[in-house]
Amino acid sequence: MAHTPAGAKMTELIIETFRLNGALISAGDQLVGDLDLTSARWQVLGALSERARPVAEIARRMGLARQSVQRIANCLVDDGFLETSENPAHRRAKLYRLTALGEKVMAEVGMRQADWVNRVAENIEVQQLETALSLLRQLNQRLG
Amino acid sequence: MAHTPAGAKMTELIIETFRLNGALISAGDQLVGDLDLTSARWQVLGALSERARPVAEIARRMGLARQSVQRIANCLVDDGFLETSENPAHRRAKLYRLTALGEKVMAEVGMRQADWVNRVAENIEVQQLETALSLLRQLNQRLG
DNA sequence: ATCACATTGACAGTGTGCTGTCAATGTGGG
DNA sequence: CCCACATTGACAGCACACTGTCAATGTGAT
Repeated sequence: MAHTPAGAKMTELIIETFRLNGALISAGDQLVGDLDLTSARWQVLGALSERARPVAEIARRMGLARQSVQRIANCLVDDGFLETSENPAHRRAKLYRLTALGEKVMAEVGMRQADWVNRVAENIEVQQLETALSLLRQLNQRLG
Repeated sequence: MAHTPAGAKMTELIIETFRLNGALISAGDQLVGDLDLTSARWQVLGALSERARPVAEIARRMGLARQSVQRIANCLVDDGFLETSENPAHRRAKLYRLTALGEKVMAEVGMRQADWVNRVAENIEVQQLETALSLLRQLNQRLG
């Protein structure tokens, strides 16, 4: 059993994805470290920037396990970035939303992220980004 | 400060990369779980399939911290997949190589991986894979 | 209305990554 | 030759993902 041409390229792509994931998490940690955030905390806050949601919904949205998000969310409440409110649709599944501090920090983070990502994307063809994005989405569907 | 067109697409690509990384690790774990392996252990064994190397070299190759690989390698020795030999170039930096069991398991894993990845890559244009691969490599360089 | 089932939060435990520190071991400049 | 520096393995501790279990809480079918 050997690789097809597409299988061989796909294998290279997978290895490069592992590397990129590590590099991105590392970059994110550096970008927000001084705000008492990490890549993981930032992602949870980001999922709540539009509106309040229960933890399980965030987890589904991010493709993570419910309990992984739960622990981070509890931590973010302790640290004053999030607060909970009653969920009319489910007494146990409290809604999490940004506090004033959370809003303030996310505004700052948003500016830093835009600044950073614009620099990273500089001189890269939008067409090439779209091709790659479309492929990654297709792979996620195929593996999901 | 807002996103440039490329910056916006790049942000989407980053989120999709996080998802894909999770899905790939999960798929890898399922592929080799019954062999007492995980994605991480498999990757370390894979780095030793050509020839014996010291732990620190594997870490650099994989873009991971030295100590992360060290712990896994120690575990793989305990489990009989790896063995160490003296390194003529450095007394402390022992060389790690596959045992007979390690070779046997990696042969099986190689067949499973080829089978799996060929199926995943089926009906995907090699050209599209190459575009994405080239972009991911460029990003890794830019972030490294 | 009731009862089986799904969902949720809390808790406990594991695997994989990181960091920092220490002692032992190369390496190279003086 | 010797000493400063880099590299390495062991150890300890932390962050983030996973899983499984339990009790509490919706949901839907009968």
